[in-house]
Amino acid sequence: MEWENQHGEEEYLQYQIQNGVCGKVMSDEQVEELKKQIVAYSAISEQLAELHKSMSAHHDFTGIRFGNLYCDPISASVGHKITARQRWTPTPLQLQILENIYDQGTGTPSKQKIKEIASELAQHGPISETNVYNWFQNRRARSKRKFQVSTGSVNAESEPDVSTKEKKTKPVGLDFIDNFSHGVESFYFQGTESGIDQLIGKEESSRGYDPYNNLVEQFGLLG
Amino acid sequence: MEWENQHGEEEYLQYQIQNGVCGKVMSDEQVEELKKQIVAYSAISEQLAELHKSMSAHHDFTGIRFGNLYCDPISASVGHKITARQRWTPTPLQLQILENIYDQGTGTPSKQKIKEIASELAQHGPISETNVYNWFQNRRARSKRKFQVSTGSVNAESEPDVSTKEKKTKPVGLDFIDNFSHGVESFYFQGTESGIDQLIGKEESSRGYDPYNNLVEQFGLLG
DNA sequence: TCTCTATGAATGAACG
DNA sequence: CGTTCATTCATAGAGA
Repeated sequence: MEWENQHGEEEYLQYQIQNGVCGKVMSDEQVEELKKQIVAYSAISEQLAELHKSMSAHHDFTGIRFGNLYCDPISASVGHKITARQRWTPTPLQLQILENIYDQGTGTPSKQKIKEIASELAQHGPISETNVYNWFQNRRARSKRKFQVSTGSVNAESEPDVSTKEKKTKPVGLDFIDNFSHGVESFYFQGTESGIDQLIGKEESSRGYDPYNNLVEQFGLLG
Repeated sequence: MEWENQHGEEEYLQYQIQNGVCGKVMSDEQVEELKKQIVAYSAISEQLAELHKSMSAHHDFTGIRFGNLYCDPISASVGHKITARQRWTPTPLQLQILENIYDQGTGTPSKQKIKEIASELAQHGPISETNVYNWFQNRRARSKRKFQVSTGSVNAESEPDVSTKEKKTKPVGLDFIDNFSHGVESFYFQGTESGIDQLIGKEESSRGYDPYNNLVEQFGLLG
């Protein structure tokens, strides 16, 4: 559904300042649309989770999966990535785990911690301790740089200055979400990735409590 | 998926009337949560899609019951991807200014400088500090590259600029990688950034998209 | 439309 | 640690 196309980005969300409070405004229509999409997503994810579950029951599919993705990247991944890769690239799962750990607020992972993390992530793909270390360094650094918006988001035009998000979101983003992510607060989209494992309740290390599980549960995905 | 139920729609979104406009206002907090939820699904679906793909590769599993559970929902909804991501494009004037500044030789514009530049350029069109920052980064990098190429070896393909690469490619490898790549080339799965379309082998989407940056796109997948 | 190219942006790694 | 570099991904725009 050409959601944005129909409504037009600019109409979709607007900043609304009132009594010093800034929020996003959505029309009923828009809200409705949003809800529909979320529900759709939820439903699908649920089904997929089901699928995964039943599969895992038969095999340890994860192994195959990664074996496939890893050893046979040509068929499994983007397809033009046959060439040697120079730098580490976290798999979604790895990323998710990293983010979870990061969000747990346990500052800088100690050397020991990094070792642990690395070995755990190794189950989901190639990785080294250095990679983990760097990741945390970068994550923190870039997370910090999120504040530099000097009330500059005044520019009118059709392109609202969405402010400087450190990562993922593009400043001139046109899409709904970009606008959603209010100028000041940048949101890291990767930071909130949830994984199949969580959904399915698979064994996972960085579990216990984490904000994302909550979200997932809110969706009722896990049932 | 009982998003509304869990939170209560009215609690989540509230009507706000102002200047005769009626809409629903979300607090930053709410928005943040919404985003997380969306992202969660996005990521989940992506991963599941990967799963599915590799599964398909090993048709051992294709027989189970996901022909219904899995394939249907995705393939059915995949067709609705919304492509909306847009990126900043400097206006001729902005470009001109940027080039001038760049030519003044002042290496890296400090953060302060960037702010100034940004606000100046903002007079000529939408722009953010990040845009400025990126521009300089790219400008420098590409300028350098060009220089290298023009002065480099005649043929650059067989073993392109070892000098440059040598130091860049160091720590990727690890036991894991070495085991797999046999030390030859550490080529490994990199497609983690792919979106569902790519993972599943969707090919009809008009253009590429930004799977991990554009929530809406992924979100829209299921719309 | 499809392809190709220039370039904005993301990010792992390195540097001071 | 904060910055900067190098490399890659994705896209807007030009050309066929």
